[in-house]
Amino acid sequence: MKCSDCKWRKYCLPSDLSGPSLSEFEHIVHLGKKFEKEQRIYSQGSSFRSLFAIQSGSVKTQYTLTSGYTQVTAFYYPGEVIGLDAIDTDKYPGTAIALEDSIICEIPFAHLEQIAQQQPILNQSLFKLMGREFVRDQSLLFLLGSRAAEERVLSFLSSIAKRHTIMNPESQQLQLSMSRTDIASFLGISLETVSRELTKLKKNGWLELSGRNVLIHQPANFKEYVFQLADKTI
Amino acid sequence: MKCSDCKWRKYCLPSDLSGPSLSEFEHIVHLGKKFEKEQRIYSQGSSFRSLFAIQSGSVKTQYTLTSGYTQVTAFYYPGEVIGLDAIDTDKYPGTAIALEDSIICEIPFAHLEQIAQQQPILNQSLFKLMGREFVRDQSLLFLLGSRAAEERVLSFLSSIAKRHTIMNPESQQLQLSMSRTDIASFLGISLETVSRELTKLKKNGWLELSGRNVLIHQPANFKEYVFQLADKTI
DNA sequence: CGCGACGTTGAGATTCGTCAATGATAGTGG
DNA sequence: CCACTATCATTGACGAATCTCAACGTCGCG
Repeated sequence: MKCSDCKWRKYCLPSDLSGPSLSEFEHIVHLGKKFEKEQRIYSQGSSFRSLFAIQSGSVKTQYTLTSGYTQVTAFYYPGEVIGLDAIDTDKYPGTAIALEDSIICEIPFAHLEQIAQQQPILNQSLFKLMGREFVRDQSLLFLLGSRAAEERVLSFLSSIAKRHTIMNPESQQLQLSMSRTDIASFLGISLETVSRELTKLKKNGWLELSGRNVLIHQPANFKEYVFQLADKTI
Repeated sequence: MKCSDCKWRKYCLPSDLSGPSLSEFEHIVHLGKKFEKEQRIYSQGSSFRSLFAIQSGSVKTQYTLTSGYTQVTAFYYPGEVIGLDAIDTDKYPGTAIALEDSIICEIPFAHLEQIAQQQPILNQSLFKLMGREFVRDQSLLFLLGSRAAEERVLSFLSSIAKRHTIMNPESQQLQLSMSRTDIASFLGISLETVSRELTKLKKNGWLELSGRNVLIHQPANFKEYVFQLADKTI
C-alpha cells in the first residue's frame, strides 16, 4: 500500500507532502514490511540505517544496560515513527519489538536526508516529527516524576485509550497488546502493583477488565478523573 | 564573542561548520546575550522564535501543568542547546530559567531553517543535535523508571560531574547551581530524600559536601560505584 | 487435556514521603 | 561591617505506599 492510500498519512512523516514530492518520498520507502509478534524491527547497537513508520499493529522499544537490566521506554501505534533516537550516534540505542503481527514501513535515513534537503516541506515535517517526539518524552518525564502508582497506571490507560480512539472511533473496547510486565517496566513500578491498580479501577466501576481487554465505562468521566488526578499532558 | 572563538563550538550546533558557512551562521545568531540569575530565557506558552545555546552559566527547564504543579525536566550547561521541544507546536512547552548569571546565544529558528535548507552540513548537525536530545531524554526516562532514590541521586551527580569534567578538566571541585528543591523536582523524589542521600554518600566517604559544593573523592571508584548501581547512560 | 506462561491476590518488610523542628547561608539595610 | 531576616538545607519521627516473596488462578496453545 502506498502512502497516498494510507489511513494514517496525516499523522505520519509525509503528512504535508503531495503530488510529485509524495511520489518521490514513496519511492525511497520500503512499504508495508511484515513483522511477526515478538520479532525485532531493529536491535540495540546495530547500525542505524532507517526510521520505521508503523502502519498497523504495535511496537515496544526497550533499552538494556550492560548490567543486563532491561526497561521498556515506549509503546508505538500506527502513524508513529520509531528510530529517531539513533540519529545522533549511528547506532540504535535501543531495541524495537513488535507486540503483535504488524506492518511497518522502512524509511532509509540517508535517502530521507537527501530528499529532505531538496524539499523544504519534508525537512520541516521531519523537524516537527522530532519536536513531537520531544513533547511525548516530556509528558512521560512528567508522568514518571510523580511517584504515585495510581497516577502512572491512569496516565498509561489514558494515553492508550486516546490513541485507540483516534484509530477506532467506533469501538470503545480496547485490547492491550503488551503484557503486565511490559506495562510495569514502562511505568517503573512492579507488575503486581499494575495488576492491583487495574483491579482497583475495575472494582471502583471505572472500567471492565478481563486480561488484556479493557472497556472504559464513561470515557468522559474517566478522562476528567485522570485529568484531576494525573494529567501530565503538557 | 563569535562562534569561531567559542570554547564550546565543537559541542554546539555549528560544530561541523567552517569558513563561509560558519560566517553565515554567525550572521543570524544573536551572540552572547546576558541573563541574570533567575531570569527567564523563554516562558511556557510564548511563541517559539529561537533556539538558545548556552555559552556560560547554567539553565533549568521546567513545565507547569494547568493544575499548577511544576516540574524541572532538565539542566543545561555550556555547548547545549535549548528550545528544541518547541519546534512542533510553535509555542515553548516549558520555561527556561537561568540558574546563575549566564551568557546565552539566541538562534532564530526561521533563519536557521532557511540556511539549513541550503547547507546540508548544518541540517545534519541540527538532526544530530535533536537526536542527542532524544538520547538524553531516554536516559532520563530510564533513570526515572527505577524507583530507588539512591540511584537517582547518583545518576544525577554522575551526569553533572561528567559535564563538569569536560568543561573544567583541571578542577574536581564542583559547585551545583541548582537548589535541593530543583534536584528533587528533577529526580521525582522529595527534597528531604535528596538531602538524606547526599548526606549518606558523604558519610560513606564518597564525597565532600558543603551546601552546593561537592568534591568527589575518587572519581574512578565513584564512577564504578554508580555504574554498578545505577548506570542509566545508554 | 495438560502444560507453561501470564495474571491475580495476600502478607510482611522496606523505602520513601510528610510533617515538624533545627541549623546554615546569603542577601539586605542600617 | 554587622546584625537581621528570608531562604535554603539538614535531621528526626512517623505513617503510608509499594516492593518482594509466595501461593494460587487463568488462559491459550500444542
